[in-house]
Amino acid sequence: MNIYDIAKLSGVSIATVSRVVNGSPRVSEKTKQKVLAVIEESEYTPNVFARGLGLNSMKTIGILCPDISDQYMAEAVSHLEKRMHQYGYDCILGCSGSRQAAREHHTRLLLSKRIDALILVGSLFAGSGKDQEETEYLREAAKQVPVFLINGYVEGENIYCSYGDDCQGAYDVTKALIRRGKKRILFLYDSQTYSARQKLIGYETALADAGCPIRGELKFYLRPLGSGSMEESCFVDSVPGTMQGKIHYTREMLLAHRTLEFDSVFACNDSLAVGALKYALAKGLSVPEELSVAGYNNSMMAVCCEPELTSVDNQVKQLCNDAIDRMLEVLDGKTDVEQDHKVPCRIVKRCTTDF
Amino acid sequence: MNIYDIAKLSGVSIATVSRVVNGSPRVSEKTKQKVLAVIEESEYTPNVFARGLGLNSMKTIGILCPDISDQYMAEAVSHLEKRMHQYGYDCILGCSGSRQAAREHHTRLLLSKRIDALILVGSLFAGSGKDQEETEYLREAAKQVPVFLINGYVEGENIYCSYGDDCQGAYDVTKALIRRGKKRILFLYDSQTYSARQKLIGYETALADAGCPIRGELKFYLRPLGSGSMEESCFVDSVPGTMQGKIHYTREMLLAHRTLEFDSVFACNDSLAVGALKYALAKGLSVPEELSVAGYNNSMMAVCCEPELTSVDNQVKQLCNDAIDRMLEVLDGKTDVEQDHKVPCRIVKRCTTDF
DNA sequence: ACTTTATATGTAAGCGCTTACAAAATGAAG
DNA sequence: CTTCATTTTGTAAGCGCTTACATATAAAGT
Repeated sequence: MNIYDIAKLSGVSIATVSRVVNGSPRVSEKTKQKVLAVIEESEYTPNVFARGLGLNSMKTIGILCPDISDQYMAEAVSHLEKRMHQYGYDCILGCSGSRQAAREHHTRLLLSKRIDALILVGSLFAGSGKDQEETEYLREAAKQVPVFLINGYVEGENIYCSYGDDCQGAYDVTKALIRRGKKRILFLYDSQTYSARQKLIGYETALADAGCPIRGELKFYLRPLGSGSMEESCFVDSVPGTMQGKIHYTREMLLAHRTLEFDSVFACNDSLAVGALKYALAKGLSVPEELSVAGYNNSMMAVCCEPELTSVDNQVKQLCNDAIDRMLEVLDGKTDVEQDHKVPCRIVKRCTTDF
Repeated sequence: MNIYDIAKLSGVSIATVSRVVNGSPRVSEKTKQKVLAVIEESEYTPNVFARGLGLNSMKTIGILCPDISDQYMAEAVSHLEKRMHQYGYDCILGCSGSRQAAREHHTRLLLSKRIDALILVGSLFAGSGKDQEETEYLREAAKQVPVFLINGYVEGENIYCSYGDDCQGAYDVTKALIRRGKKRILFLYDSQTYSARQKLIGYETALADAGCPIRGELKFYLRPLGSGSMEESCFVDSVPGTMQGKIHYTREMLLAHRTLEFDSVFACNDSLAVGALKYALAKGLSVPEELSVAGYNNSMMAVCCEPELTSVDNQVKQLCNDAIDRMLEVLDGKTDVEQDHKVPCRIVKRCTTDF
């Protein structure tokens, strides 16, 4: 069933059918009803390709994220998909892993499908001098379609960012810990993303503001497990895989550093925090009395563990909503849309801290 | 930049360019290199629409799942996407929620984009007499593209299923519990899916085989929270939302039924199991001695909680791989592809059981 | 050198749709 | 009953690509 069949059946030209389908006002009510009836009856659906050829839009957006099996990103993608669907858009998903090359490749592929916009989820960009080249391809992509970052930050024409104020989140937690008399707060991190750097800044600022010394040995870096080889992990079958690994690895590393002293932990994500909790259990430390722990992202892990984890909520849903609102404006041809949007994070107090 | 430009720049016809792009063998090595060089230099990407018009394929598959923020499905989708990407396919994601109407709508939309195949993740189909109509639309969809179910089961032309043997998984766990002297095993479930029914069968068979009585009061149903209104949950902001709810709700319900006696729990998913763990904690029951608990899906929750949860691994990755292998065969035009594939589940022993 | 056969390239006809433009129908005004 | 303005419909030219078929070129056999 194509437009010609419909035209023939309803005794009009294909142009008229096309007008009806696209809701053009230049059709008489009578013919419109006639054509509509035929369409209904014959279950005709316009061919996207042909349509796309003409309009060059497919009402589809691309979503790119390093790993959809990560809770945080799943939450974001889930939300994005639902909302966009309400506006009649479909989403093509690309999980690029953390490798830059893979990400570029994915981006190119998505663009080749003529998506109307591109959303990147997750704090993609590592620190260090490589920032430059890592973001360059994004600017390139932004020449073709508007690009939206959820919890990432890149400046550029046609690039729009929504991100949680992780600096403030980390600041608040650190300050609260200090106020409860904690002297040695361990900063636990496993990546060098923009977001992680912001957290470090918040942490250090809080210490400085309180007149506490900033100790290098308390910045504890945990090499991300299996990172970079994420693409090959397809055939590995230990299911909670990386997550399980992260938690246990964190515990082991903390146990291994016997001389390191700390009375509290600020972890850049909940897996690390749960790892710290497991460490406390192994050492027989009471939580939160002997060791306070705070995580980040307020993921479901926070309510699974025991005691339940205090965590910072970075408000993904709001970030997504912001991005979408602005995307609709941009796709609508509106100019001077705000490019930069920061939303405050808030602490969700549970049982691993005494504030 | 279109195919004409490339043709002009490399001094050949568009047909030759097309052949190069599509890897046809009927091009001499020399011209191929020449064209490839031009393509590389000019960053040409074929227009999907035009291509689709000719081939009527977009090298894209549709993935439909009730909720991507659910760990199990996220794992599946993540894996599917990675693998399909290796074969040059992109994935359009649809999260339909659990409402039948929404699912149908999504399916229709995906089909209108001329996907090459449709994958449904998750045990979609509820029990009861509604099965019939609920699966009918799938058979309808299967007339247009091959349909693959991951952990779901529907018979029909052009429908291919891969599912874990949840009956056997439940049987094994139940048997192991019985063997450790457990007399009253609580069967905890929160949905009526095909998979849940299989688990119940496994549970009852194990009891029967061991000569234990099957007690109706030990089949404990927990109304799924917020189900059906999943679409509206977009604007709700309590982040671990449903998950947090599930866990606490389970604990509360168990606490509320003070007269119900049981010495062990078999939960149909890990959230319920963690809820049972929280219940044990609230009651001061030692785990696994006074209360043994086993979950299902071996999700990351299993390693977050304390003590760590024994859970059944339903082998999602393998299910996905099976589905994909068969999909590639089907798309390749192969006939008599196996439609039905069941893979055994295995117990991952941790600390909440003493077997 | 002259067929015969295999290989490489080009030509042109769609694929199903949109839309500018032309043509026809309708209606109002003279 | 014209005439002109207005509304409705049709015609046809693409959109960028694939591919059957025709043609040209090269390789091999005699």
